[in-house]
Amino acid sequence: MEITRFAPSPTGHLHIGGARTALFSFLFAKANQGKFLLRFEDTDQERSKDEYVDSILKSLEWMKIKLDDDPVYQSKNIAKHKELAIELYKKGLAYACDCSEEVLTKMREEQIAKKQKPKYNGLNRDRNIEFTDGMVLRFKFPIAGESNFKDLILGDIAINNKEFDDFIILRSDGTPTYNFSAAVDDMDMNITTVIRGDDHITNTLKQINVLAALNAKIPSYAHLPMVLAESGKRLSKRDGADDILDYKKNGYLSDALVNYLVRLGWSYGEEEIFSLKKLQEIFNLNDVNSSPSKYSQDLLDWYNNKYLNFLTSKELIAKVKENSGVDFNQIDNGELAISLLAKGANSLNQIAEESIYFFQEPHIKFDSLNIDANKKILFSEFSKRLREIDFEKNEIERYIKEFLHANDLKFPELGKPLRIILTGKENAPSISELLFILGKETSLKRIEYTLND
RNA sequence: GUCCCCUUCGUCUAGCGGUUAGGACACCGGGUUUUCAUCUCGGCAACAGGGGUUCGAUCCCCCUAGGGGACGCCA
Repeated sequence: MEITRFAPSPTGHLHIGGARTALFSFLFAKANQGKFLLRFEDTDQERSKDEYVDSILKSLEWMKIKLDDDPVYQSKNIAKHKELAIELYKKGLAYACDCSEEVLTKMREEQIAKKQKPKYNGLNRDRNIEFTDGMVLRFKFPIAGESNFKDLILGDIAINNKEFDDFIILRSDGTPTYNFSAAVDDMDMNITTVIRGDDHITNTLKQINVLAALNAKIPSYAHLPMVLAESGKRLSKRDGADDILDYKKNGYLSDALVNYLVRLGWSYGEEEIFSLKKLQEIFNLNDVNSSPSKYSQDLLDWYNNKYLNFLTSKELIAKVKENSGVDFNQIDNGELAISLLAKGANSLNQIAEESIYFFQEPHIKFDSLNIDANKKILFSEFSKRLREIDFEKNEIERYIKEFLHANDLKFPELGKPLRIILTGKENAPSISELLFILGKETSLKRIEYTLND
């Protein structure tokens, strides 16, 4: 059975890149009837925060990415990892090193000055120093040959072993380092396929060697090309690396975000719309593109608009209320009103913002309309007879046409100012729809307010 | 600097040796809506460059260029 995992370090919120990694990992597991697990790599005591653990958990939950088991907290395995590191040392697969930070820094500076790749030079590799507290343990990385693996997305990847150094697996404070812990935990969790960003490629080669030293089964690996910011640069706080929960707050639908995210790198013929359910059936790593992609706000907005309009009016009302507190149930014809606004909206918030005139009197003064004062008579004539008609959509429309004709008016002459009177805006649904939704009483009240000004 | 990955319209992508190089977003026009949006019809727009291999290269190989990434007692 396939077992995948998402292994974020809780040193920040979940952002677009991480969310996509989690999604692909989840979908791959589900499409193979496997399990999806979560592991918090929280061994950096300084930077790991409970608050981020919470927000990552909430983000995944919002995206409907379900875990098949409780999350694993790597910090709880520290003692075990240390034990294993020492075991490697006892077997001669790791060695003790007492190089001070100064020595290391100097070594690195000299290498950089000589335009070489900075790495530990193996000074203590064969000295058989006895390991005591305060020393680090380094992994004896194979010197000859190359390390390689077959990436599920990128294909064969091989790097000459001389590119690597004997990296530290146990710090001088006795805690294990990332490349050791991650490998051990993947082994312990029986991970079959590791799916992560391609910035981990060199880590993968390191971890494969650790796993080999541990006599463990090597999982399959799939490295996802990065998601770049719209600028083409790395995703940063400034562009794109927002907290996923901000998308929720800003009125995005998780289904839309998921659909957008999955299309960042993955495709399925010429289809663009996928439900999470469908994705769990058809997702395949073979269909993942090997080149990096850029975040596009436009595309995300397009998806959100689509998904907004997949919802029924009742669902929309509930979502808008939950999101911004605006309750379309409080107005007459709320369902009609919200479905009209949703057509052009990119987010729940936009619907709420756009809707104020359904909830508040716009209080438009006649002078602000910038039209001839003698038009007042026309508008009062219009409202006088509006009072008498049957307030039903076809009837309203019929009446407007008739009125225009009788007064030899073009629509904009009436429509433009009227729309402002009714909504305070130049752009809004059609006049007849507005009148209908607002109802006779409110419509007349607004017109009269302006005329009596 | 060394090593690794990547390169099809502006963007997301299809393509898997022979295609008028397809779709979507964005953009630009027409129609509908006598507003905006929606809807609808149409348009613009790409194989980074150079060498091979081949009867034939977007597709396979090499080089160059460009972009991204990795080189911590962070993860």
